[in-house]
Order: sequence, then structure tokens, then C-alpha cells
Amino acid sequence: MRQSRLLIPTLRDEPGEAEIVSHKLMLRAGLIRKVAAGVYTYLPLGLRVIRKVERIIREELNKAGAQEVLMPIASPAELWQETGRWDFYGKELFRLKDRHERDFCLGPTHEEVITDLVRREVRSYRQLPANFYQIQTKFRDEIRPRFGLMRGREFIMKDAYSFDADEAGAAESYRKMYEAYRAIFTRCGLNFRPVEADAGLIGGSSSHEFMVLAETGEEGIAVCDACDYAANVERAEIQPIAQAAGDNIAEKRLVPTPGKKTVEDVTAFLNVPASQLVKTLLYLADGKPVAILVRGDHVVNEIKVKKLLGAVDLAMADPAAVETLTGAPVGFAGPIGLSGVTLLADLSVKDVTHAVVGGNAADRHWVDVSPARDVPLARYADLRNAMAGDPCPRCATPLRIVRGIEVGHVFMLGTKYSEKMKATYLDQQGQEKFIVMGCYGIGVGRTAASSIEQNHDAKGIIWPAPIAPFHVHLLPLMDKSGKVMPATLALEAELEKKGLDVLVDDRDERPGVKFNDADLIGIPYQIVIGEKGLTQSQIELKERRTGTVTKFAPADIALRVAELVQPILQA
RNA sequence: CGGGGCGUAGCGCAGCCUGGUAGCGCACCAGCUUUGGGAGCUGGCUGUCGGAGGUUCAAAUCCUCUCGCCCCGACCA
Repeated sequence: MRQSRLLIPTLRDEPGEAEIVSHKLMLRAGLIRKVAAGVYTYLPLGLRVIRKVERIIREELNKAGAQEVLMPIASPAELWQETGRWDFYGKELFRLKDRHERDFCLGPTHEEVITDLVRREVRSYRQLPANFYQIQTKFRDEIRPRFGLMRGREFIMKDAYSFDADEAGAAESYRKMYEAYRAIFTRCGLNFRPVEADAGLIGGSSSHEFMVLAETGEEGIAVCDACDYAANVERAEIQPIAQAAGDNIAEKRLVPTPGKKTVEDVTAFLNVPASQLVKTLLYLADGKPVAILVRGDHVVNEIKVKKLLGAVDLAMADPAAVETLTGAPVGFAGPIGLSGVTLLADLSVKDVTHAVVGGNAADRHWVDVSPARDVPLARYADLRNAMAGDPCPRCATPLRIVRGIEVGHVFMLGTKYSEKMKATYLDQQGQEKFIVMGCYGIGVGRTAASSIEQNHDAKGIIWPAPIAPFHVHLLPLMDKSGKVMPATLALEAELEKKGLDVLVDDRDERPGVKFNDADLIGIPYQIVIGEKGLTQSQIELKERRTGTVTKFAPADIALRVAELVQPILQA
């Protein structure tokens, strides 16, 4: 492919709108251009990367027995009303009306549409199991789109849905997808880790996220270095840390803390560590007031709270409600003397000695509080996010917290959708049963973006060969003799014959420009063809990642490059 | 949704406070020279100063409204 015939608008300057490296480099290397907030056009180079990722996905899913379909972008409200998600999904669901004023939405995911298909077409256990997937553009009207393809409103997603006769079959489908995902992300050249995740309100028994490990990740992952355990911090179970019993014999006292509202303020003022303070956070769970006690250095995990209470909606109480409930302005809420409120406390609170809590009065805190003695009515449970140093729930080794980008997610759905939408089949005994489902997603653009997060240097992108837009970049330099371009084109033809994707920089540019653009675009192998080299029968091969330059005879180079690239592609 | 910031040439920005001919660098076009890591010289093109309204003899600049974009927050009391 001739570079002069492709739109690859590289930028020397960093566009101001980009924050993270993958976004900057995608713009600078001419992969994408923004059309609106969170909405992008894929330029030729970007699209080639997307297609490579899609191809790997297709190959692995087909191998796992899934079948490809393509569902519509717009779907009618009725389907979403059946499952209740029309109301539940909120503002993220992009809604529109057709000319007859009928409600539609742009699909943020397709459980309803596929379940509707299956309930119409699948009658018998003989048709199960089945697994349908599609690679489709999705639309979610995100609160805050950011980071380019990492969190767009419109994005390309592979979604798959499995249908089984029973739980055991569903578990097997889930396992197959889990393995397919491992294969897909491995082939994409990513450093990733499957982690236990929360199934959230989608429900179901099991869920894993596939996390690409990267500093810029939006998710926190708790990992154990001693065993295999890894989980989203939202999900990670926390074992209570055994603590030496404190000598908390002192009677609690109310002390003035003028204007000290935050954990930082109070702990600095009283000169105690944050772990000695117990925060009292007021929530409304389905409209009912709840106070949640966690240590000052801990973070409440709303997912765990919701589960414990069986609540659908959980939101922090607004300042006015806090005042009504506690009788004090925000910043001074405490568990002592609080009435009409459900009291929940994280397990770690029980062990705090000489605790500091809010006084339920302006500018007052209690000190020398013993939660077990002074807050006897609290119900204790695991209610916080995991932190670095918490014991692994499997082997008790201290956990490490790392950042990750969620590129894939697998869910066991069970019969949540099939029951609501009456997707049933007849089993061998002629009994009508609900189909057991699973669903599985991969963010295609996000996968490409996270690859850049993991593979780049100061010069630009360093694509892993399997998802690189091209495998080889030919850089013919000055051609006064007229021999360079013919040699280049001959080499291009030879490489293409060996099945490699080749980009030829045939532009009339100075060498420096070509080198810099090549490094920016990040094709894994660069071949420099220059007048000097040709007279000495030499052609240079440069590996983008290491910068290593090797010289070959023109007759050998195609074979040598093919030897380097082909094994990677077949991996 | 709350707070902050920014919209001036394709990209990066100055000019705005203190109203008076719309600028700089890169990119782009032409010519000459140059050619192994973002060339030099000469000449050229490019803007409804995000939009609407207002104040004024005069608005990129001041005022009002509006649209778009970016960042932070939207659990840590």
C-alpha cells in the first residue's frame, strides 16, 4: 500500500484535547479524528487496527463454537420495557422517536434483542446450547466521555450471548468464553489479567473482568502475588484483620472541633491517624435513611452496601437531609445518639480503639470511643473497598492494588432475562423450562487503545505485530539514481506474496520526516532502502521496539522479515 | 448535574485587561537550493475571531444570552 494514497494525517504538535498517551498518539499518528464528544471517525490506519482486533476475535469465537449475527443499532422501547430496563437504564440510554412518535433507543447492549430472537426461534433442547455474537457499534450516552476511544459514547463492541438448557451447560459456555477471551487478549499482545468482578444488578452467579494492566486504568484491582487471586476492588472480599485487643478503658468524651469537617481537618486537629477516626456517612437506601460507619482511611463500597440491604437505589443523603437526621451540619455526623436510622458498620470499625466520631452537634466530636461498647446497635459487615495491604481472601497474603483497563467482561446471567421475556424451551420430558443465559463483551476500540497504553515510547506507538495496521514499513530514501523505488516496489511485492501487510512511504519527504512519522505510526518493522546501501548491496531492517538495526542483502531480506513476523501471526 | 477553564487559519498559540488595519510558529501551495533523524531562502494561500443580541463613531477585545469542547468533582462528611 502506498502511503501517498492513504490519509495518514500525522501531527507534530499534541492536540490540547487529549489527556492520556493512547488518545494523544491516536490523534497524532492519524488513527482517529473527533466528530463530537466521545464520537470519532476511524481513519484508514485506525480502522486497520480495529479490523485486526476484530479478526482475532472472530477467529477465536468461531473456534469456540459461537456464531456471528448482526443486530440493529436501533431497537424499539417495547423490548426494553419488558425487562424494565427502559426505566432502569437512565440517561445513558440514548432515546429517540421515529416519525410516528414511537420510542426507540440506540443499543447500549443487546440482551433484549437477542433474547427476543431466541424465544421466537428456539423451541427445543435440541437447539441448545447456542452462542450468538456480533461486532456492532454501540451507543451509551456517558456522563463524561473521555480519553478518546477509551470511554467514548459511540464505540465498537463485540457482544456475545450464550443460551443453555441448564446451569451446568451455562457454566460450560461461560468457561469456553473465558478461555476464548484469554486467547484473544494474548494474541493481541496485551499484558492482562482476568479478575473477579461484581455482577452488579445484571445479576447472576459469576462474573470476570479482563483487565489490561496500565497506570491510566479507571479500575482498581486487588491482586495477590502469592496465589492467583485477583478481583476488582469493588468486589474483593475483605477478611477482618485480627487486632490486638485495645485497652480502651477510657470513657468517651465530647470535645470541641471548631470548623473541622473533613477527615483531614479532624485528624490533624486532634493529632490522630485517619485509621482512628470513624466516618459516619448518611445514605438513603430506597428512600430510607442509613448510616454507614467506616474508618477514616477506608472507602465505602456501595455495591456491598446495596447487596447487604437488598436495596435497588443507594445515594448519599444531601446536606439538608443530613442536618435533619443528625441535628448537625455536614461534617459532624456520628453514631452516638442517632435515632431513626439504620446503623451499619464495616468490620474494621469494631477493632478501633480510642475512636473519634462525629458529635451530632456543630463543632463537636467524640473521642475515646469504643465502638463495641458505645455503638452497640450497629450491624457489622464487610462494607468497604479493598486497600493495599488487606489480606488476600484465599491465602491471607497482603494484597497489592494496581490499575487496570476493563477490555472484556463475562457474565453468567442465569434466567434473569429469559424469565422476564419468557424465553423457554421444551426439555426431553416435554417440560417447559427457562433458557439459562450468559453474556460476554469486548471493547474493540478500547482494546486497541490499551495496547498503545502498554506499547509506546517517546517517539510514538509500538504496535504488537498481530494488531499492527501493517507489519512492515518500507522507507525508500533519496532516489537520484532511480534504483531505490524499483527495489522498494520489488520488495513490497515479495513481502506481500508472503502474506505480510506492507506500507510504502513513497512520499517525497526528507529522511528525517519519514523516520519520525514511521516511529510515530509504530509499524513493528521498518525497512530502510537507501542509495548508499543499495550500492553496497545492503538493506536495513529496524525493529521499532528495540531500535535494533540489522543489515541484509536485498535478496535475503524478504525471507528474513517473513521469518520474524509469521510466527507471531500464527501464535 | 456542580465547579473551573477554553473556543482566534488544518495544528499549537499570542492579541482581549486598557475597543481603532487580525498576528506568530508549524502545516499547505509555487520556485530554487537541499536530502540517512521533523531543511534553507524567496514568494504565496488560508479566518464569518464558536453563534446571536446589545453598548459604541468603531467590538476578537466591553455587556447579556446561547452553543461546543476540555479538566476536576458528583461516596469519604
